[in-house]
Amino acid sequence: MRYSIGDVSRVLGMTTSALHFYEKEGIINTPKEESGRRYYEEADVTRLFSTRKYRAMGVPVRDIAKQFSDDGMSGEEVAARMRERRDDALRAIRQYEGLVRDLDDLIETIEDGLEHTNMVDIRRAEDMIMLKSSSGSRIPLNKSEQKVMQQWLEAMPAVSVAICREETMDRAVPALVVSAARARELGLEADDRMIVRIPGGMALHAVVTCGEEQYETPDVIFKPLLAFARDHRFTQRGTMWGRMIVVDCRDGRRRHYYETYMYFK
Amino acid sequence: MRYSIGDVSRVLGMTTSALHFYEKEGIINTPKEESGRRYYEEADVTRLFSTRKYRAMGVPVRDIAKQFSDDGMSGEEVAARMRERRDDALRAIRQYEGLVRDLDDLIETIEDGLEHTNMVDIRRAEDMIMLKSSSGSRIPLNKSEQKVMQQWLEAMPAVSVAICREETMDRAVPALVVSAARARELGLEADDRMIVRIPGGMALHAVVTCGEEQYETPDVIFKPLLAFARDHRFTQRGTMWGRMIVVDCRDGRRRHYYETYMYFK
DNA sequence: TTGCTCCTCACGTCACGTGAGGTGGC
DNA sequence: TTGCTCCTCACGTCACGTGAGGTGGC
Repeated sequence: MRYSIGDVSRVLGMTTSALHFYEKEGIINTPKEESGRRYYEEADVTRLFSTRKYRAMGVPVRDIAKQFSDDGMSGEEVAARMRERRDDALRAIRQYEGLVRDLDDLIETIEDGLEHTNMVDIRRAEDMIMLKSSSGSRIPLNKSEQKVMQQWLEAMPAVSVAICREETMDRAVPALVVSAARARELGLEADDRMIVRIPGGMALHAVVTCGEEQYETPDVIFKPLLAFARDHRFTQRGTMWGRMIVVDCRDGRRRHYYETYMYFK
Repeated sequence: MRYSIGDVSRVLGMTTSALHFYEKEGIINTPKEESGRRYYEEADVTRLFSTRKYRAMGVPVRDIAKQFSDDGMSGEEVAARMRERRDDALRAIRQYEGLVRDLDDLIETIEDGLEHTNMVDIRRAEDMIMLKSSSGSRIPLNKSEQKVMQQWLEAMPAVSVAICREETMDRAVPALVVSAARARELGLEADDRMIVRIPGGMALHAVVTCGEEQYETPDVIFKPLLAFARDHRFTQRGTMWGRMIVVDCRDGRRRHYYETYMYFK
């Protein structure tokens, strides 16, 4: 049996140019008729089916071509390749599972926060870890600090852009936050000078909004918590912090939403 | 604070040209100094950190630029986008989980098969479903059959390239196989004329090898089972079938490995 | 003064899909 | 004879990375 490129492409669910491409890459080598038309035989079709199988596993076309070439791979080598693909797939699953958990957390915080902006409540916070540069700026100028921060950014969205103010400091500084549990899973570490550990506990909590003024005076995000604390006689304990959860960009005015926490005595 | 492109790129873990690209795409709009050099401010850095977060969720750069533009997205819209990403991630997890199971099955079959080629044993087979074209060829010429076969091929590697010979037929024909359980999960269906259901049960089983002759005489893959059946007085029952598990392409001689099954009375 | 950083193109990647413009087969 | 299929380029996609070749700042 000889099949036209149209029939083969329809069965494979690809355009004819995909088959041209496979030919160019050496997956198949279809002799053309005098008319210039290609006809595919059983062996070609089987090869194309196998190609689809390995593509579904994520093997690059060039590797498939090599595998099927006259100096191709042994059965054992193919099995080894499959095991690698299996391990890649497992890694991808773990990656996506982390992403789903991080997104669930973020989405819940955002939806709750959009509805209850500027309302202070009291809730239990998790153990957190913050990363800040020794220079107190978003971008460290020291190369080893840059490297650590890069690793933290790779763990987004588990890691959030944050602002923190330690009890002993008179000014808030930019930072990154991540829950201590997630940091452990992700293997996030750093020098003790860059890190602030914030043990969980009961805390004043609010989602607040601010504009561009946060860059000049990052303390602005703590205003509602501080006002509430003053009115109701709460005294700050430990590090006060907030993480950016979303930015609203409608109508050209940028509203940044921060989820903020203040522990009290 | 103003940061150089080098510092920013090191913290982000990207090259400077990635930042040029983001600028071109409208993510940031960095005014250049008279010297022609870019300097990034806190707001730019925060925007770039957020960009990294949305990229980690799989949002395309162009969409991030739109989201952050002056006529950008509201907080609710961003939350809705995140929910979509979450659902995409869940779908990806299910996809990869299926792939891992299919690969585990394949790898085990291949490793066992490579070691015990041509040795007949008796084992319990699962319920299977085979798909064959009404014309008895690899590629149906009927368009609706082509569409069904395309859907099956999309389910690779759960679906395997196969050869089957029904009890009532005098010749083996090309087909595709999938376990009945997997077919249900994947939603694989077809017309009854295209499908052969093979209930599981005790069967003669062997992994056999063959070369290009399989395309002329596909029955060749059943030889070892038939010889064993004759010698030991087993009588065929139902549909005999085999699935291609791997092809060994060393030294230009192509050896196809088929796992074959024959049910008996 | 010397590296070092930065600048602007241009091209490559990966696996195809989408035309354009033309010819031959059923 | 008329569509229909097929042919061969060429270009687009997506998110950058990698030079080349040159200039200005510390």
